[in-house]
Amino acid sequence: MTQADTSVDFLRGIIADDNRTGKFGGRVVTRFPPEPNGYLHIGHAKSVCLNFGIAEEFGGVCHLRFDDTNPSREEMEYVNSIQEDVRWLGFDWGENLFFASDYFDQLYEYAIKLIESGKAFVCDLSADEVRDYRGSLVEPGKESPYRNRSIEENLSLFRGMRAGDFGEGEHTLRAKIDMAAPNLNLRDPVIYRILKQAHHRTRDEWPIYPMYDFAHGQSDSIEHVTHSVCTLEFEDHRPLYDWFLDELDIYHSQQIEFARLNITHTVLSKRRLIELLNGGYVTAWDDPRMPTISGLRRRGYTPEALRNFCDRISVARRDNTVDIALLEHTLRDDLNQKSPRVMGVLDPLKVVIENYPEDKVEDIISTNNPEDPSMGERNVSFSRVVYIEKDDFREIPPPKFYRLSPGKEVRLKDAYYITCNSVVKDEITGEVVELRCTYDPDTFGGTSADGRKVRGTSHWVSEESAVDAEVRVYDHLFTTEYPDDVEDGGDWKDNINPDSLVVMKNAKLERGLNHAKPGERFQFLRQGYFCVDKDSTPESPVFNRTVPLRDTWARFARSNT
RNA sequence: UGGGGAUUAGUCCAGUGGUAGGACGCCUGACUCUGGAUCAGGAAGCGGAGGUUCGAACCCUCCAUCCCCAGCCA
Repeated sequence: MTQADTSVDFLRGIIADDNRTGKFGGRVVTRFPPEPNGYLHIGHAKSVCLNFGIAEEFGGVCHLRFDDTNPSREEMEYVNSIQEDVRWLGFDWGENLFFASDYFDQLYEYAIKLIESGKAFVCDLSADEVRDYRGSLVEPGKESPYRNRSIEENLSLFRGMRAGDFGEGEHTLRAKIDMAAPNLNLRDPVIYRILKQAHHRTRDEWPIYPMYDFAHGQSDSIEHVTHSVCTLEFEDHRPLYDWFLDELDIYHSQQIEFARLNITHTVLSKRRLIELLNGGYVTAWDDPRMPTISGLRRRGYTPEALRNFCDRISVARRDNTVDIALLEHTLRDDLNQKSPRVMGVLDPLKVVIENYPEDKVEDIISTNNPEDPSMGERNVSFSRVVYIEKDDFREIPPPKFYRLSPGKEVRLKDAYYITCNSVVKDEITGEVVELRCTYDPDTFGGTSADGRKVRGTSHWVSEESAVDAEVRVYDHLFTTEYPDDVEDGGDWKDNINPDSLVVMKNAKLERGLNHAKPGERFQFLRQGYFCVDKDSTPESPVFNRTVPLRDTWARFARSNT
């Protein structure tokens, strides 16, 4: 047993302790509380896996609750996509689908209660004035001149706000705490604001909306959430979270913070993802280069790979940036087990096998997955003209190059050995456009009776059976590990990888692949894992490269140039 | 300069008084009809200084560095 099997993260440690001490009577209720104002990304996946995972492990439940307290930026499109993504990741909230907006009436009552106990007041200060009165990091704030209104006046004003008697910005409801508190969140925070905007669920029923701080903890409380897990930046809000629950004297959930996920070569803030979208750097929320769940799904990621990744990175309280190589490792690890192997030539080079009969077509038997014999075998066609990868031929081979070059012999995977006799070049550019080769008929199946060593094995597709396809080769969205590493005056977008998408329009795939359905995944032998894009049709198939195979030759070649 | 957090290999995470461990990445080698996978081996770390102790990554003190907070966003 390894250490990883026995050690638990700090969160599970806390919960185990709570169960031991009976803090919550052994109950474990968590929640995943997205704001429906954007698509979920892999950072959210960490939270989803954490909350649902913990509930599962401790025999509890995890709620899905939309934190929809700001109608000006939330939409149904997002609540739908979020549910789809959580479900796709493999989690089930059962009956426990909630919305903070379900609690608007209750929240309003809580506010009245706070006013009645003299702990909240209606303030007439403008937004600018509130900011001035708040003070600064090093100076205490000043009390609002409206802070000492009578309970009756506060009540009547707040009811007026609720009735829609005032315009946006005319009043706010504020908690009465301490304008000198070193924690800025405690300097009489606004808890209700006037927003005359239709809400995606309550429509125009409410002209006022609670702020996050006045909605989140209370929603947890209403749902009897035991462990309210959130990211580190809410740490400063915990005293407020606790204050409301204490003042209101209602069920007290426990907020616990963890460090959000960062990954090299990408960005994970909603703001930046939207900027990528609006700037046309990507085409959609589900662009396969986006770190969104929908983007990763379209790219060909599996839910299992994502969940394994979340397990592997664990969770702690220190800022972290996980190497994207770990994500890709968990992906390959999963895909290696379940992807059928096929042959596809991305950048074709024509090969004419001069001693192979003109109209002969042979069936070649190929194994679907050496990792899993139960996946069986298939036939591919072989004939006189085949395509191999341009990369698999060099007129002047560098050291350690096992592939094809003039006079050299290589194996065409599962088929025959071929030897290159001559090359045909474009008269103008000098580019090699065709290889003239001969094959050894005694090497059918890819082995020779004399047992001679052939180091190189190429994948290939016969011209007669080839399926023409478009292959979209994706790479990291940013060239640098940390997109924020820029020259003075530079911008994170300066690091966007101009080659994050390279479209191969003339790919040749083995027969049958035009009938693969969107979402189907394959390993293109020697190249990587690919999946059928949603743009694909049998007439014009489109594949996405999910992730390349590890390529020690490429690494060697790179370090020797 | 206020408050709240954090600091263990390149990266992520364990270790909470008794020889510092795992994973990814990196480097070697073996094997191989995928330069894939697999297998074997290796390099690489407790931010610093004091103190307590037989013994400190862990306890105490001081220092340094990094992150978060001044939305009527979440």
